[in-house]
Amino acid sequence: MALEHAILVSLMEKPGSGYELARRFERSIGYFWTATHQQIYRVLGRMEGDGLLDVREVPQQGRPDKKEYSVAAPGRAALSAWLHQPVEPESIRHELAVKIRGAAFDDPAALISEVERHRKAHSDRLTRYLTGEQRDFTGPEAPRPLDTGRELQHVVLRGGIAFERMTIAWLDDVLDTLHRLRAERTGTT
Amino acid sequence: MALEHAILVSLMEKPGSGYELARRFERSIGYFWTATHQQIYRVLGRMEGDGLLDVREVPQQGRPDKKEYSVAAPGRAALSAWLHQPVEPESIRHELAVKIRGAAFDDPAALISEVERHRKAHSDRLTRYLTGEQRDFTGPEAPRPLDTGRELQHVVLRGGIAFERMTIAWLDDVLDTLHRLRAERTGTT
DNA sequence: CTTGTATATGCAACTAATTGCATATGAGGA
DNA sequence: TCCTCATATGCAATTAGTTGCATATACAAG
Repeated sequence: MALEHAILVSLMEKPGSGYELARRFERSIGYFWTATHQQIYRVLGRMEGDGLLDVREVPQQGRPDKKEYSVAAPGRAALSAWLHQPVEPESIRHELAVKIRGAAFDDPAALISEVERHRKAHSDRLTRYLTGEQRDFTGPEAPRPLDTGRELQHVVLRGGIAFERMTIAWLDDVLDTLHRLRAERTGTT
Repeated sequence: MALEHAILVSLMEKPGSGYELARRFERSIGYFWTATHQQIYRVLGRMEGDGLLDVREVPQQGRPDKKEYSVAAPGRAALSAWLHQPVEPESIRHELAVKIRGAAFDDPAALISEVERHRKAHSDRLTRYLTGEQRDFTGPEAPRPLDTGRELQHVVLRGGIAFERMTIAWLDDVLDTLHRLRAERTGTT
């Protein structure tokens, strides 16, 4: 299961609670893997039971106590084993693309606002990524030589940025196409 | 469930058997949605039971008979309803990206061959897409005006092409980064 | 006449993920 | 006092998806 490995990587970078992990899955880890808090708590429980993780109860002031998880030795071994074994190049699943092809059997122009909504969501995400890159990887915060972890985090973030830029450009192509089809249709009826 | 909708779209474009659908999910529909034949047969059975699809036994020569599915009126209604309701902009799940960040806790250079393997898979897929585009959307095969279905299929294919090109460029960035980190490391130890 | 390949369909068991609740602490504001 | 928000954790039910296996037709190659 890939969620296990994503959790191992995140906890190797920094120990944290289920709640904190859930927030990371909305931010940096979320560039390439998503999970809800329910799923995270369940998997954390199983991983702890399997001895992959250590837990520590951490009392807090002004907020409920938390359980801080960190990677135990067997967890590090499991991560290493996974890193050395190949994974299949994955195909994407993109529901909006299914809709676009399906629009041929309905009113394609009705899809315009939906595509615009998606474009805005991706544009917002791009802005967030670029802000994060500016903050964490430029100027005095730029990774020093040999800071492998930071360099690898940066190249993954660049992947997220490239993905969002590509998606925005494609959605513009989709919008042009939908507008053109609408013009052709109204021009001939 | 999105697989249901992908099946509806595919069968609206052209009726077919479970086997044929499975092959389409390795090809054109596979640009944006994947499914195994087991899953497809199960969902086809359920959809038929729900009255969304019609079946027809088709005897064949030289090969086993097949069941040809086509979209029934309630299926067209279900597709239309789905098209008119918003879907959430999705986040990607990219296992290789998890590995790249995880490589910080192992030997990053060991990942080079894995990344190269992925690069080749994406490069092969790009070639297939471009060949298909050449075959189906240029010259005498170019969609005539008002051929909405073909135009929308093409814009989705362009999305697949853009995705593969972006991914290849990013994997080159990853490879550069891994080579640079290896050089830094050997240069200082 | 056996083996392999392509076509064709499916069940069973399991794992992963989503959806809908449910609960509790403590701060700040109406 | 009550309401909301952010923090914090979780169960139960359901749906979706994967993996392993099983079966059958028919042609072609050896």
